[in-house]
Amino acid sequence: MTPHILIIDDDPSIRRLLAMTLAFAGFMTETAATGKDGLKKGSDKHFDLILLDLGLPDMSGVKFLERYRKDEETPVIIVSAIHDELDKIAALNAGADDYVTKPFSTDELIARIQANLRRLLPTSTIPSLLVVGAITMDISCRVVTIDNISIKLTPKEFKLLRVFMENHGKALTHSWLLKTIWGIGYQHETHYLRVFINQLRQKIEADPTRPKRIVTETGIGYRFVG
Amino acid sequence: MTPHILIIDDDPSIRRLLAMTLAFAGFMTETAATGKDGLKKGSDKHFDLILLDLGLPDMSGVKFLERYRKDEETPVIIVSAIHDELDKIAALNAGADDYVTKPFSTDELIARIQANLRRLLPTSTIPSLLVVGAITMDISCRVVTIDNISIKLTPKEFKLLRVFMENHGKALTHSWLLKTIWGIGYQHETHYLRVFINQLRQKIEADPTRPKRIVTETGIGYRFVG
DNA sequence: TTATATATTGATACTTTCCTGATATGATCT
DNA sequence: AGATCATATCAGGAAAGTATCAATATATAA
Repeated sequence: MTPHILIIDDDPSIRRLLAMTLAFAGFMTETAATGKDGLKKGSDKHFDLILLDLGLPDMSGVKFLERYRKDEETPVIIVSAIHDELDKIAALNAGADDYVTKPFSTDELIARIQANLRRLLPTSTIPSLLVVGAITMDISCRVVTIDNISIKLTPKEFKLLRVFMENHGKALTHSWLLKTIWGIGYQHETHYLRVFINQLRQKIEADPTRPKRIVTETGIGYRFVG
Repeated sequence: MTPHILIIDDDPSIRRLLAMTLAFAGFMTETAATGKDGLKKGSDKHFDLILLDLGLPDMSGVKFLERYRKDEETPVIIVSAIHDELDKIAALNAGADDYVTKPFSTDELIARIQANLRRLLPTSTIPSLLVVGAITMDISCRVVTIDNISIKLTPKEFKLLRVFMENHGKALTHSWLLKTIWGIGYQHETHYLRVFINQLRQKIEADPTRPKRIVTETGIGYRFVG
């Protein structure tokens, strides 16, 4: 079953380029030139993923996400120009799943799309057993293993790793992580995060100085990869 | 005997949808539009399971669970929208048993409900002889042996060890242990637990100052390992 | 009833986890 | 390249959580 992707971009040439690239990669695509049009198309019919350009003439990315996410949980990948840095972070905080920065290679775009499509498949259930790569987390037993060797985590470390595993492959912003683990009001305590990320890396990375599992997205946050 | 399910959701159309779906799947249902109403209906009559929508107008999911769990241990499944991430985690921490994220397939919802109902079924199948490692407990004779040497336990100690043995390998939270052994309303008397854990350790650990069987999970509770 | 076992409190020492600040390293932009 | 900002790391201390002993209260049995 071919995934359906909605492309929202006001620039006709980019729209065409994206549509062709994705069609060539085996996706079905549809396009919209404005946020309003995108919302309409998105509500008429189900898409498996949305590519959203920031800097639409009629609507900010955050506005779009707020309206759209009212009733859908389709992954949204932000396509941003380099100077949209701020908007990009706002959009990620508002629930966007990932981003690519213009100019991007088509390979990278397709890889991101596939990663985000995959993430949606198995879940929406609470597997009492989370598995990402060699790491296993049994939530009800509170046991974490790496290559079948169990490791000891403090409560905060456990919470952090759990959130990472439930959202692996996705770029998570500082403020979202802080809000999720420490609670509302801690969005700006990025230092907490740094310390705990460091502690987690000591425990789950083969070489903590060269992290392969929790990778940092400078200026954005972190991403857990499998 | 058909299971009775209480649906708490403020959106009338979702309420109707859920009620019909579940009725069709063979459950008896009742609905409530507010947290307050849900608490009332839940205390008037016994339900086998509760479907709780986050984002009720009058009460947070955590508030509901705190109040409800004072006197009931009916399983609660959270129904959450994707942007309720924070509330969802808070609700799970507050004792919810599971969650489904909107939009969900009805098949999945029913599967989750059945899984959670099953968990609660009769304990008639529990064997009367528990064996974990070198420790043996004959429940009907009330005899506990370590390496075939019988030891003497007080009633509370026996109950505690029994619960540990029935759930060995799993981290058990303070509040769950207190609720299970002392009863509802004792969730916060962690001191009781400490005293009895200490006493049990004196009796079953080779070196009570360096416990190998009942290990403490700081900030969480205890785990019995085999 | 008294004697005995068990359960609940209380007081205090101890351990772990978390937070915080200082400093080092690394990334990004002209 | 140097300047600036972001991230990593370490270690000391605050806060939270835990162990343990002992005293009192309550229940149970002879």
